[in-house]
Amino acid sequence: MTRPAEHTRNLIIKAAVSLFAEKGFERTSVRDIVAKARVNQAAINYHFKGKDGLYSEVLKIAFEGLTESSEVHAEELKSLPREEALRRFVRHQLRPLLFRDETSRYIHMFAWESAHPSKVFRKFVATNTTSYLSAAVDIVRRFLPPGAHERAALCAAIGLMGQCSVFVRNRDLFTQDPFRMPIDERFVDELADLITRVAIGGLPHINGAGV
Amino acid sequence: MTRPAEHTRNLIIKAAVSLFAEKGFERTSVRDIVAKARVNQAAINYHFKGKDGLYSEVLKIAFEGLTESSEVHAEELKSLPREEALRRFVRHQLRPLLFRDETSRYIHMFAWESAHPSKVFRKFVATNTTSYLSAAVDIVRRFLPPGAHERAALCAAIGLMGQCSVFVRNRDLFTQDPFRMPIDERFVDELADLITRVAIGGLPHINGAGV
DNA sequence: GTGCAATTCAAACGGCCGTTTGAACCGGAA
DNA sequence: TTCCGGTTCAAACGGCCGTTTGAATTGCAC
Repeated sequence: MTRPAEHTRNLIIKAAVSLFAEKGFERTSVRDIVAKARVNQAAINYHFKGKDGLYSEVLKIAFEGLTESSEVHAEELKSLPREEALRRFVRHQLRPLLFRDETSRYIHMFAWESAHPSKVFRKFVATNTTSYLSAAVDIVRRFLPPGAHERAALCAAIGLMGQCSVFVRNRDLFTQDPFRMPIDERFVDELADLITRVAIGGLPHINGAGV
Repeated sequence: MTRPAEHTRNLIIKAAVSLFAEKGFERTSVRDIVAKARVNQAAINYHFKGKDGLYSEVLKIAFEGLTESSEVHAEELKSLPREEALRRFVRHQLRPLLFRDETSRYIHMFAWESAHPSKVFRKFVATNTTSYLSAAVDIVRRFLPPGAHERAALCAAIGLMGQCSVFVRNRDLFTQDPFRMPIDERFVDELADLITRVAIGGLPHINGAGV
């Protein structure tokens, strides 16, 4: 693979990450992507074997980018007090509310997937043994009573992620009329505090017998 | 408006509710609807002035059907102990996991909207002063400390709805391979119990100063 | 410079989408 | 029976979608 080819690949991936994060996979067209990347229409099929192939590649990059992120590195979180670990994790999930950097885009993409997983994403999680939910499950479990079922930890983790992603996905909606939330740094801090406090106060009371 | 015309209208609405609940608004085509309703392609535009008009009508029906529902009538919930009211509300939001009746379809439709609100829905909530979140806010507020900000109640309610809707939307996904949750009556009872316990234990610890 | 493979490009393809068209059909009033 | 507004119908429209095509261009080995 020569240099100019990689250049085009990178242009496409960069534009795709931006658009997939902003609108989700289904609502992003290949024409949107090639226009933003300033490349030819056929380039996506040539380099990635189609829109699905591109998204698969982007998901891989996003997953690696997030798991290798220093901010919520799994090992680092384990060494922290569980309350602090949870707070950092929630704050990290809410990051796209404030910043538009690459990490935020990756999180935003997964927030779309948590709303309605695409076929490509489902195949992706089926392939990768390490679920993108693992970090949430690990943190949640530290708050559950000893006898809690593994499935209870999974459900609680899904609920925790769901609470964060609904704000990330609908950010613009919540700034508008019926809600009028001023989404600035102070607000996000307090929102993260709210979600964290509910989890800290509530998770220990889960009845571990079933679920 | 004559009889046969109303007959066609009702066929369309019934089919539309079923499909909008199953797949959401965007992923449901007018060809899907007219095929299920066994009416002509142009009938939707004739009777409802287009797909958006039909959805607007369906949203109105769903909203009225839910607010008038005896199971979570706002007044009834207020007369119950707050823990019992919350448990019933959560159980109600999870109803589509078990039953495929009309009420479940309405809830499922709003679960799709909570993932990514359509233009029609945003106009709908802007018009109706009584938000579909009101019930959740009312219940959540009973658990918050006295000084809690109104916006904190709204955020907590959004989080509560988000936890329920993520399971409703992705029901089929969670039954499959990486998760393998057996979604039967017992599971839903325990899931509702989990969500309820977390809320009961956590909501009182929200810091009301901000958010 | 020549040859060849990799890459880019404009154009078109087939398919699904929501909507429109204009004729056909229907039932009840005149 | 004639007429006419309300309703149904098959067909087509224009638009966006992901993908394919085949020729033109590029960059490197020889």
